[in-house]
Amino acid sequence: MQTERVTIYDVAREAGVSPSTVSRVLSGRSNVNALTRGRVQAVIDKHSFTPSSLAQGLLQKNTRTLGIILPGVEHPYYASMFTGAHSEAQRLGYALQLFPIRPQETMTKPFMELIDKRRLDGVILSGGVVEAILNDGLVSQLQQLLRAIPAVAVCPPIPGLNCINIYSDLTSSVRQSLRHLYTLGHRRIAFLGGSYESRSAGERELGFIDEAEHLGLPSRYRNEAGHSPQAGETGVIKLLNPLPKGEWPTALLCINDLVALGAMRQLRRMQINIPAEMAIVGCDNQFFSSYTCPPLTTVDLHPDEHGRAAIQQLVSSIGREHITFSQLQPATLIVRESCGAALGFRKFP
Amino acid sequence: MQTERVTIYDVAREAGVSPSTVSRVLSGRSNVNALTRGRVQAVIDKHSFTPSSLAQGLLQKNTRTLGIILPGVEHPYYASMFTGAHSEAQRLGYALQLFPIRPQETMTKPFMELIDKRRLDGVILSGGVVEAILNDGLVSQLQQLLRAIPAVAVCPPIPGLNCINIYSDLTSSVRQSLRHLYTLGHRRIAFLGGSYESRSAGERELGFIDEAEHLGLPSRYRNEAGHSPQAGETGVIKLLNPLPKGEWPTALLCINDLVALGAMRQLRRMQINIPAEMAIVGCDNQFFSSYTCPPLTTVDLHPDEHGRAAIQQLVSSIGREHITFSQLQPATLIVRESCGAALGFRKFP
DNA sequence: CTGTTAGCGCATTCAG
DNA sequence: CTGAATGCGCTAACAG
Repeated sequence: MQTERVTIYDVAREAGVSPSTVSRVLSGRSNVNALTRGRVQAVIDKHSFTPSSLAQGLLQKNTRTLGIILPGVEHPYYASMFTGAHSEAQRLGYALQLFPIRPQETMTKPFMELIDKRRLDGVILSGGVVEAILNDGLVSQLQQLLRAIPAVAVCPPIPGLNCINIYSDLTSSVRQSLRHLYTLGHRRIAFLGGSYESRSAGERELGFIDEAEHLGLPSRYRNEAGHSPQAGETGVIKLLNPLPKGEWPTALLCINDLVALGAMRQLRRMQINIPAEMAIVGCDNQFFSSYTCPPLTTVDLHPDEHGRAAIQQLVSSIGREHITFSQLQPATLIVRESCGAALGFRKFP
Repeated sequence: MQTERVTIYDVAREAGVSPSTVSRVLSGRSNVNALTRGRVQAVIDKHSFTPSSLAQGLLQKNTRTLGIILPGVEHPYYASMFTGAHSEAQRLGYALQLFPIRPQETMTKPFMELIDKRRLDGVILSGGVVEAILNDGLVSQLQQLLRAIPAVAVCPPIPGLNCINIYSDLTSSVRQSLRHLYTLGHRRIAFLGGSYESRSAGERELGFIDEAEHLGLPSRYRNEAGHSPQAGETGVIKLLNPLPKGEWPTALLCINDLVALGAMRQLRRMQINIPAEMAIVGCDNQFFSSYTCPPLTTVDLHPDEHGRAAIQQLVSSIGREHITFSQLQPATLIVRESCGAALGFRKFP
């Protein structure tokens, strides 16, 4: 099968010109006699001929294909980022190839080989890979890869890894959430979710501690439960159970909407009213978060913008010399009902 | 930048052999003297040399890259399908390239060009493209593409488009949901969501009507509201408002979990208790559906399996002559709390 | 077992 | 303005 492809030679012969002329017509970069061009174009159209990007790439040493290394697209956060990156890449005439990698995988090597083999023009790194680096000391290996191929990391800068970094202002995200709760009268606020291995989680938690102390609040209410709804459920239990009811936090700052979802379910089980008895704020503004009961106050990190920005930086760094800088992306607090903003300032015991 | 790539010639020279010997070592398909092999392998490892897939592809007329045309990966259903397809493709040594296309887009042509240009080895079609076909009469155009490239469509067979079809047994899905509700005593059941333009929606709706009549139930409670949570909200209003309360349906069969989510929110606003006063069943078993209040009874269509199966069929059809058949994938009802199964059979007025 | 030759499809010199 | 020649990196024939 695979019907024989029409080549530039076939077109040339049929149009009675040389292959180079056809090439010129295709690229439009050189002058061609109008009549000749018309004849050639007609043949091109007739067969709807498209030059093989393989042959082109072989010659021009590029593939017009970019890679993006992610934990996958099932998590809506990464799906958004991928979508943003993909549409921007497409707009700039590049294809985008996904390389999913699970956090526990140490398989950086095979991926690097693949990237090398497929001769990608550039790579975006985010999530799992970047987390994995710290665990496995692969920094130097990756740094080596970066010498051969332009890369943009969508994460905070990593010591020893010099590349362009684009990342959310997670500190600001936490700060905004915390202040929002503070303004509503909350003085015992807990941080729920994350894990010690996770860089991004760590940054949020640090931001939480920092800002809590800044506001004169206790920062001891914390539980690194994980990142899933289940983590939210167990986290609430672990957080509240050891405490006498009078010392319970009055608000939960969840590391993401998934954790918030689980936390809300557990609170419902425990007959604790949201937001009257417990305020909740999530993070990520996932599509379902406006449909929880009550609708969840959260923070939009704009992952699609990150993807877009990363591609832009990546593409503009192709063919140029290696540079390295950081770009901090803003986060937006989205107030809905889970914190009781409508109730205004309240005094908690 | 882009440090000069090591080529097979460089390796050959350094190892003191000919390029073809290096090639043989690389492919392992031919016998090479153990000593020579060792020497060559050492040089390969030293530079961690990987042959360019571009040059390989040019010669062998394949790219070991597959394409998948989808509405995008932000919808969890397609994210799952993509993930399943991707991991299976990877397992079989193929890369998978996503071509997102929005439903309203008539841009089949540019995509076909791209697919042609990039010389993909095969393509999977699903969602938007397939819907678009019916609207735009692009069947013949696509059919032509199929002559040049193997394809698998993840959707019910389309008249005039001969290819392998893999699709959910939506009729069975609706039937299972309906029977479940029937068994619980519901006799006035509404179908909520979908749209006239959508093939898959149509199939479900037809299945609903068919099975309702089969059970001796009225099939007139229907509202083609769309596929989003908002659609669920407005759909409920449009469905219930015109009816006197005594004639209200007692159960809502939603076209997907998103619509169910919206419907639940609207029912909550209307102070209608789920499941006591109104049962709800969704479809897709999205991750959030076990976290709604109450947890949503739904149907798992196993989109990841569809993706996997599609890739398998696609790969095994590469290089073989064009065949066309259909493969129906089973659907699984997942009973949770939104239909009141725990309440057992009840008699509704 | 190994080396030589040729060509995949194209764009880019360099001549004319 | 156009054509002929060359080579991108690799593998498959064909010799040796």
